[in-house]
Amino acid sequence: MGDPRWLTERELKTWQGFLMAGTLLTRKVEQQLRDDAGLSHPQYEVLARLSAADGELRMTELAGAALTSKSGLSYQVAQLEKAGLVGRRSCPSDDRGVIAYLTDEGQARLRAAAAGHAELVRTLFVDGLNPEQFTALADGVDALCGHLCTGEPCVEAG
Amino acid sequence: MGDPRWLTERELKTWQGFLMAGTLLTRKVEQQLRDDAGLSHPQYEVLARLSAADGELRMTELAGAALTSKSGLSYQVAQLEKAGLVGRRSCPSDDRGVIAYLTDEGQARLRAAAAGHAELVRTLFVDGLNPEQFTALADGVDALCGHLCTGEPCVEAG
DNA sequence: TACACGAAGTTCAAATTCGAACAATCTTGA
DNA sequence: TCAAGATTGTTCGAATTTGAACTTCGTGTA
Repeated sequence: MGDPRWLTERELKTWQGFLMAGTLLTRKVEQQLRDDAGLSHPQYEVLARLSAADGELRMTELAGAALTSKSGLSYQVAQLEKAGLVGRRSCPSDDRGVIAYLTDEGQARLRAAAAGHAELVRTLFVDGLNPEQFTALADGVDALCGHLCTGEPCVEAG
Repeated sequence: MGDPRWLTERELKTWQGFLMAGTLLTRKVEQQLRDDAGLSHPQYEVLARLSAADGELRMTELAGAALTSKSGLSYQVAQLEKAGLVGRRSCPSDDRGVIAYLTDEGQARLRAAAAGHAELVRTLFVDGLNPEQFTALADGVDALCGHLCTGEPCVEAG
């Protein structure tokens, strides 16, 4: 190994700020979804991804799109199934596969939660930054995702 | 309530990218610290904050500076104490208080982990962005932290 | 067909997180 | 001095996450 490439003060500050912003944001989002709709953030994500995929998705696709491991997804889908928001059926083209689908109740719950969630994300994440700042953040995040997803099984391929 | 202020496609994409980048980054950092130094990321943060504060800090300050609740900090400090990396003593000026301090072994472990950690953060978070992109991200994160910390008990006051 | 290999989901134990409740202590104001 | 209220840190139970082991099934090859 060569000399360690230490972070400059500014790089460190940005890194810590990035982590802190993520922590604060997810904490508030979590709290609001819980209070407002009785959902955790991972659960909301599952419902939202299913909805975006016309109501159904295979478990693996759902896990890949989301922020959890396979076992974590099994757990969350089981919780959502208990709550009647999601159902499971086997995949016709692959007997190993399981398709999770949004129930009517799940759609209703998602609809009920979505406006408040969007409002909060806007308040926390978009407002308070002027357009140039938001653009700056968006560009940086884009570049970061591109960098991180290189050679990674990333969210989507299209 | 007025009309819901939905997120534009670009705002949503940026939000999801922000979350995803955070997830991927912390996952890789976690893994590297675990493999390289036998520390979780929260544990590394505790050691680093103590070191930055000349080796000791009260529990509440540590919890405020870090990313966990009070009870979470108690748990992690207990783990670090079992491992011999951190000690506890009571605060002379306040009998309720507990001061956590870095042991020699804790300092050594932190030193051993720091270079690899810095290297990884640089690789994942700094490299792969050109200077303009990094500046853009840094500015956005700064603005975001300023926005989130307004009226919040934030990391520091100085 | 039969076999080996990989992939899909689930289940399990262990670790971690959070909030609420608690005991101890400090602080303030009369 | 003393009581009321706030702070500090720990402990407890419940929920969640993760990786590993496991079962079931598809795929490719002889």
